[in-house]
Amino acid sequence: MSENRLSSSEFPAASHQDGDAASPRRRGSRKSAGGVTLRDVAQLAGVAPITASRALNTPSAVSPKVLQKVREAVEKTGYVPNLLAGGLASNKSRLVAVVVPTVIGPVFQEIVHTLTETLAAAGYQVMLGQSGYENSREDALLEAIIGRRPDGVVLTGIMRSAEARKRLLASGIPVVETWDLTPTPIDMLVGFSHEAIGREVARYLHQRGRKKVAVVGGRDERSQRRMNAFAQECVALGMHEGRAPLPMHHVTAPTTLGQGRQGLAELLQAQPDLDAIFCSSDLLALGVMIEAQSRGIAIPEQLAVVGFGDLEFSRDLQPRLTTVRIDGTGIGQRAARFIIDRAAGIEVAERVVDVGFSIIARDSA
Amino acid sequence: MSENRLSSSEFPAASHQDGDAASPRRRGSRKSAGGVTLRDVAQLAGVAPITASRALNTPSAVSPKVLQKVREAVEKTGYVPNLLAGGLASNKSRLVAVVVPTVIGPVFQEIVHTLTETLAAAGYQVMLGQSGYENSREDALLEAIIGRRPDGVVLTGIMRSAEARKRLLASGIPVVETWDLTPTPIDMLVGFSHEAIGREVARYLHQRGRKKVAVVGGRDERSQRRMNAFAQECVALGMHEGRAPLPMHHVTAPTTLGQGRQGLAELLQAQPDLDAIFCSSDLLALGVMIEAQSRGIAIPEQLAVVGFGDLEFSRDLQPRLTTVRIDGTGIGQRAARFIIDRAAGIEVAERVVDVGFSIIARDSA
DNA sequence: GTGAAAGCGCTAACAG
DNA sequence: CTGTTAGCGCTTTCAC
Repeated sequence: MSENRLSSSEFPAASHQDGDAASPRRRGSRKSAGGVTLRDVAQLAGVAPITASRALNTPSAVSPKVLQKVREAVEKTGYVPNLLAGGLASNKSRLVAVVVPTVIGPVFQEIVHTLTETLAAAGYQVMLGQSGYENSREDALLEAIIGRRPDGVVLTGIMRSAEARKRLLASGIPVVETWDLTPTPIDMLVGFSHEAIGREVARYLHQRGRKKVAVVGGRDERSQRRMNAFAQECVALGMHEGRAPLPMHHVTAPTTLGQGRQGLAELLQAQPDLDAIFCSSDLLALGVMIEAQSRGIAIPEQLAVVGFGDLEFSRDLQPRLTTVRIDGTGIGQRAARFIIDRAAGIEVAERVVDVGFSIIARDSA
Repeated sequence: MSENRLSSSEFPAASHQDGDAASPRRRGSRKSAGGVTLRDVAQLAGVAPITASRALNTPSAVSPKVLQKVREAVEKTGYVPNLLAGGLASNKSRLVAVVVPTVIGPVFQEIVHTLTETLAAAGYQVMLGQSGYENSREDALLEAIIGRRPDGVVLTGIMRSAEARKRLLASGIPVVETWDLTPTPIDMLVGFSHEAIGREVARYLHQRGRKKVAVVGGRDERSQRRMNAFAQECVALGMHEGRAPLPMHHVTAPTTLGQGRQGLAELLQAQPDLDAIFCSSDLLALGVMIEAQSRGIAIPEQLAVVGFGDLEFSRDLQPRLTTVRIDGTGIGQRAARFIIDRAAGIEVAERVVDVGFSIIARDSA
């Protein structure tokens, strides 16, 4: 059994003179990477490594004199702490894994951006992972994440497999799920109800007297849930005969403007007298608007259009797009706070937060 | 929190009994993080830790029998290697830092996406950093990056300060700069010439008989360089009298559709007879198109519009947008390859690659 | 093919 | 406030 303890005779006591023992290389052992280490800084400052460490991490715990000497040594040597080593020793990696289906497309940008910024300000780095819209790569991704021992994981609209969820939970890493209100959160949750959105949009259109509604939506699960709730509520409100299903055009995520154009074209073919369309993204909505325009269909007079996401451009379209706004920044900030607090040992009271949504009523509906 | 560490008594020593010396905890020293370690796996498999390590990292270097036993032990314990520890010992972090001005906005999505995917496939994780469009936060970001000892850094359109560049170079980390062809690359470079784009677009419009051109562009440096080269070439081609400066509307990055609308409005006020506009992003171009439309200006008949970026939606606009295409995927792949090769000890022959660009001629110009 | 020893660079724990 | 000691969990080196 390897007892890899170092006999003290190999370590000349650091306090008294040690002649050429200052050389960090003993015997013919290991090649050092060549960088400046804390040891070098400490030596230059004339203190023990741990003191130099304290000067850098808890300046208030050392004397001003030592603090200054260490800082000078850092300056002189260009020392940059090795966070890998620090993380290993302290069991805090200061790394947070952020997983999104994809960074392509505008949907998750706001969350990724906010997390990166907020966490960076608190001394954390973001490790980005893309899960894709299929579940196949989740396992490999999870392994890569857990292997880094992050101080937290933020999951956005993903991690379906029960196996993966169990593993994450077992790892003991704080997990924040976002972008949905799942019934059985792994750990913490910041999201909103896709069903509520579908219902609310149906009521919105109903109030405005629309009678012939249809949907263009992504095939991903969350989009489906919005769409189905929307359809159900439409039936409940008498906007649609329960017999035939509500006209729906399904597209593959991530959604595109082109899909929106095509969607309207196909829906119109089946049902030329549509007077309202709910799209599962603003990009789809823009496509619908452009297609309508090129066919001489007036928006909102003849056709009402509602999007989802409230992208930056939506307010500047002609007509301005009515859409559903999700506060991605707010979600990102709360998720970051959850993890930061947890790392600081603060137990969060509210582990599930519904950030809600709002329908931004503009001109298109 | 479940302390799911397996005490050695739960793992019968497979080789020979070694009393309580097998206990990894000596004295009242350090608390272990609670995870399964390689040591646990090795013990369960009845081999030395180093052998278990080899079974996982270089399976071909151990006997099939050992390989199987180790794999079973991994399975049974749910062991996930601690990459922090591995990185510290091997001096390879398998981490690549990717720095972009911001992930908000469509410009850098393709690069971030491709890098994340390509590097993940090769066993690397992406650490995301946002530098903003000002240079102020570069230092802190750099410190955070170098501290992780990444195996590579990909810089996209940033790192202006000479100080920061020097520090990166001194750190010895392979660096790939992208999105530009700087005269003095830090290390490796995959980019294109913003000046060449400006000139080429000017010629394109000249060939199509445009005479009164203007520009809507971001204030960031790269955009400026495109715009200035464009203006210069316009003068050279006689499209603009050298006396007055070319009409330019400057906007703050990241660019938006709204800025495009406003840009056209203001340019038109000063120069009502414009017949062509070069925008520094497709989003700006879309704004220009929408504004033109709402004013009854026909595109391309009365006004030609050229964008930059060839966003996914541009081909589906009405009229379809003529724009400049940059192969973000190609850039990402090359950048990833540079770093992977370098980590493998392969010296790359071509350290500077010009990926060029192409003008996608569609209907708007 | 396998293993013992010796750290990678840092911090927690416990003294003084 | 400062230092000593003992590792964090892994891999490199060198020996068998």
